[in-house]
Amino acid sequence: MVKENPSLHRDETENGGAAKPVRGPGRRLHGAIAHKLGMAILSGQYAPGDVLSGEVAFAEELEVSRSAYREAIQVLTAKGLVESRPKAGTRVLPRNRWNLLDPEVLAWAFAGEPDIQFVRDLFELRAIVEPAAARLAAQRRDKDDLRIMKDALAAMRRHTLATEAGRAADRDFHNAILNATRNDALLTLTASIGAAVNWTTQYKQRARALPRNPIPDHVRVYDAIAAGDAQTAAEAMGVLVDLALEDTASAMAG
Amino acid sequence: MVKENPSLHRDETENGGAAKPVRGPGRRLHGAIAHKLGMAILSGQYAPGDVLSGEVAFAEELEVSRSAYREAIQVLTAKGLVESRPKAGTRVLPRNRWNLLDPEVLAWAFAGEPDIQFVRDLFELRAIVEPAAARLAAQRRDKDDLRIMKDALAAMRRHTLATEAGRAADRDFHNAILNATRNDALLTLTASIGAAVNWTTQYKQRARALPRNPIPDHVRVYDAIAAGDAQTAAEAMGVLVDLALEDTASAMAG
DNA sequence: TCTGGTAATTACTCCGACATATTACAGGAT
DNA sequence: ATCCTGTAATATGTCGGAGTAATTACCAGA
Repeated sequence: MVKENPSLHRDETENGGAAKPVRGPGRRLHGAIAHKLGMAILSGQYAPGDVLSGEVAFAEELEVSRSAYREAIQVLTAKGLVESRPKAGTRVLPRNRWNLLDPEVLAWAFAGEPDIQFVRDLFELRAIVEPAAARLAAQRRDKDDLRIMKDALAAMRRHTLATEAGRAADRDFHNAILNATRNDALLTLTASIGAAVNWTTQYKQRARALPRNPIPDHVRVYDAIAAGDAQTAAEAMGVLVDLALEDTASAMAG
Repeated sequence: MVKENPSLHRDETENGGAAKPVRGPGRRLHGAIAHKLGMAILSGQYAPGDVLSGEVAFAEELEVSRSAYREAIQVLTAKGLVESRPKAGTRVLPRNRWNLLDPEVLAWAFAGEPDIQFVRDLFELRAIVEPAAARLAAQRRDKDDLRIMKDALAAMRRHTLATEAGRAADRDFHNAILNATRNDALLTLTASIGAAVNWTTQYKQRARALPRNPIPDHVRVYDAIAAGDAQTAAEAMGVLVDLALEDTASAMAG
């Protein structure tokens, strides 16, 4: 049987159409399938308890080999989204089994229309963790950390948050703070959430003007960390998170 | 070529030896391989940048099919531990790419001799998150939440933490608090960390006596949450985390 | 000697068929 | 009505080969 459906394959040996048939999220075939299924699950298209038809049936439906399908399922299983047992099929697990903090799961959750409640949960978590991180950073930062933060701040000023370079500088700034905490667990957590959330706001942030100039608020955080003032650093970071929340809320509402 | 080495296979059709050849962590073959490799990476046996020989060579070395090996690699890839590219082989990624908060990764990290620094990081994170969770729980709990907490508390009293039933009640208590926050992200995070950490202490906690009776401290948390006193709840929970830290520290030192 | 392009090697990627084992389900026995 | 057991369905494990992509080494030209 010769495959004619080019839906997911990358064999574009002579097609004059689009240059990149799938390629989007996962460069690999099984990655693309995992992405597709992951988004379907996160978007509620498959509810917990639902079964993803049979392995063979599904693989045929997607026009891919069972190997590719199985490897995709392994990825989803590793993230706690599904579980497959002989005879029973592959079932979507209850939501409390999902690794909601996995970067890819987060990305899938935010790919479509993200659940408002979930976004709220995420920001609540950020509001807890990031000020505490700023507090630790104020206590543990060294000269190098401060230099990196300062450079990032300067880059933010130059490019503004309307440009990609500016947003990259923003990420660098926050990352530098996280690094200064000397806590890998904290860094992993915040990096995951931050990446997903910022990516959304950036994506949805069309021509909308920012609510207010964010630079002074960032400077306040930097000054407190540089001064070693843990309490002030935490409070200033709290302001930043609130600002991001407002920003995201208005972006999602608009 | 007939496979003779029973190292990882479950074909025990007539061997009078051990009843369970691998079976330990992952019931599936690829799960067992992933567990094995995951532990090897987390324990530092493979350092970031190291390459896991070739796919075929490795699969032969483990006496498993390439499919099983590949599926195991997919799991590790999904958790950000490795990355494999054509010609280059499968390399261990730098530590900051790992999903350190993934339940399985956490389990692997704690399976061998856990890194002291990492344990410290995790407790620092707990010390940040759990009091905040208690604060939210005090504000949002309803009658059902309180009833479940009360029941768990009673069970803890009955069985004491020396028994498995008592520890299960302890987990139920903390889970009830997390549930009362109505925040899925928070719940996922704390469940992952708590499971890994508690599992270790339980495992290492041979005949050692507990430093002090933990029940009153738990009661204080419950009372504050029941009264809706957010501030007191947070402080009482802080005490609990400190207690757990001491407990773990002495267990790891001894 | 240095730079650039080209070819070959190497390893991953995907495939489909076969063998196996576990499980759900139904029908019969107690 | 409950328990047990046999059977069928289905996922898992295995295999080897064809295809593809990237790194490396080599060679030609400047």
